[in-house]
Amino acid sequence: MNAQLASVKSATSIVDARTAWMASQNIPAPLQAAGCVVEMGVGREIFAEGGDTETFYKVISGVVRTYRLLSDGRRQIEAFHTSGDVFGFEMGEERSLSAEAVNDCTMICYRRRNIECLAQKDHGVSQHLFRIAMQNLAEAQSHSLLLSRRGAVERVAAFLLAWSRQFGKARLIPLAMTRQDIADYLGLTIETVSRSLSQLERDGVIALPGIREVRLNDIAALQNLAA
Amino acid sequence: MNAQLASVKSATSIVDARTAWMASQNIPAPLQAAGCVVEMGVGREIFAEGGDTETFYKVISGVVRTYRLLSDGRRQIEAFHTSGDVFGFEMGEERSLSAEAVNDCTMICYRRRNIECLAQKDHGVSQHLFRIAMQNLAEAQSHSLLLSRRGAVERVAAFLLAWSRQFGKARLIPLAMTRQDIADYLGLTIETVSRSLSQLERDGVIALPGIREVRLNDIAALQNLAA
DNA sequence: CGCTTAATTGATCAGGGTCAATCGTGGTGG
DNA sequence: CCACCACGATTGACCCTGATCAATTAAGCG
Repeated sequence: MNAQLASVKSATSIVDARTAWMASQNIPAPLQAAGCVVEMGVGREIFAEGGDTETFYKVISGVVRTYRLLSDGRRQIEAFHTSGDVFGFEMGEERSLSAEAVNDCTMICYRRRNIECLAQKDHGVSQHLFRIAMQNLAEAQSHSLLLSRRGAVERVAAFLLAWSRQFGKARLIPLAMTRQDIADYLGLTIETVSRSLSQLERDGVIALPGIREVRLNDIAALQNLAA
Repeated sequence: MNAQLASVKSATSIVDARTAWMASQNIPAPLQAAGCVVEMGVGREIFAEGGDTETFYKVISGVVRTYRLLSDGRRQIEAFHTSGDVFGFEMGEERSLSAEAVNDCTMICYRRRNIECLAQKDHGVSQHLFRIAMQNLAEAQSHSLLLSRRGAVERVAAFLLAWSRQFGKARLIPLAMTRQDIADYLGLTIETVSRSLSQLERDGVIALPGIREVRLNDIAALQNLAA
């Protein structure tokens, strides 16, 4: 499994891009130097449940899924992380989640010790970390809310709306993940997700021009469902 | 609703108790002086969704529920907070959750501004806040996990185990909350919670000596269900 | 052009929601 | 002290949504 290693680039072009990107994200200067750029191909494992918590990551491009494997074989996807999201930061010694690249993606890998050390000296850094934690908390709570929604169609509608937010006002939304991913995120089966999407299409609320594309025709109707 | 005000005590006995309690919880000295003791009777509203985020709380005794009211009238309980838990700390200006006392409880109320100001100067305080955030995050994630469990009996079993943890090795567990609370926490109906408990009792896994008491007879079986 | 994997669709079944009746417990007042 | 009431909890009957099993279609890819 680790035979296929992630590529770690240090070419100047990449480093420049990183610095520019970081500056645009209001990242404290000390943090900008602390990380290391990593690229991962589709499906690559970034870390696994039970592993050590030495590192954590920030997504630059692409999508990452964090998940648990349950004893009955099911997979519960905790979150999809996209550009700007931080994931894999935990207090304990052991990871409670695994992480994989949903598609090709670029991340910055930080060493936890280094950052904690930085945070000791620099208030900007510790504030930044705190914001990250609170952001992840808010996300986890809204995920709980998703899972507590009764209807399958409602869950799918809520998911589509949430996912579409990162594309601003665009109506034609690319889906980075498979139906199975969506199902595992929503606590449904792949068939039910498919049926819900089909029904939304029949009702004219969305269109499915491509297998990994959704067009949001009636956002009000979606919001009404997601309520 | 606010006609029944929470009592705010400043008697020396209470203050002494507070200080002793805080010392036992490894709370940084600057934080110990910053809060104010509040007591709330059963069902009292502590804060409401949409309100301002000026304050947050730490539970000393009793149980608090944080929840959202959904558009369809349902109530989603996000968490039950018990002794030592911090709740109501949010980044945004508006609260995304409401909070109520499940039973009579005592809390410390902090002013967010004061604490953020303290955190600027004192690393211990900001570290403490960070830990709190990460702890709440872990809790929210384990709640997502609970909600993604398929069977009703499995959810109830997982809930009982999680709830029992705060009582150490004790087998006779008091339930502070009603069946409705449990149902709203697990995303089930009151009837299904009741049926699940009855079934667990029939199977000899638990006993229900009182309406608000559970005896855990076969913890291994529970763990097996919760898996 | 097959081969493989993902997605859709259909048919059937079971778990949990819903509605309704009953039970139990605790509190109040006669 | 007991009768009564109110509220929470339990139990039963029925139905509906989503899981399951199975077949078909569509989409990459060598």
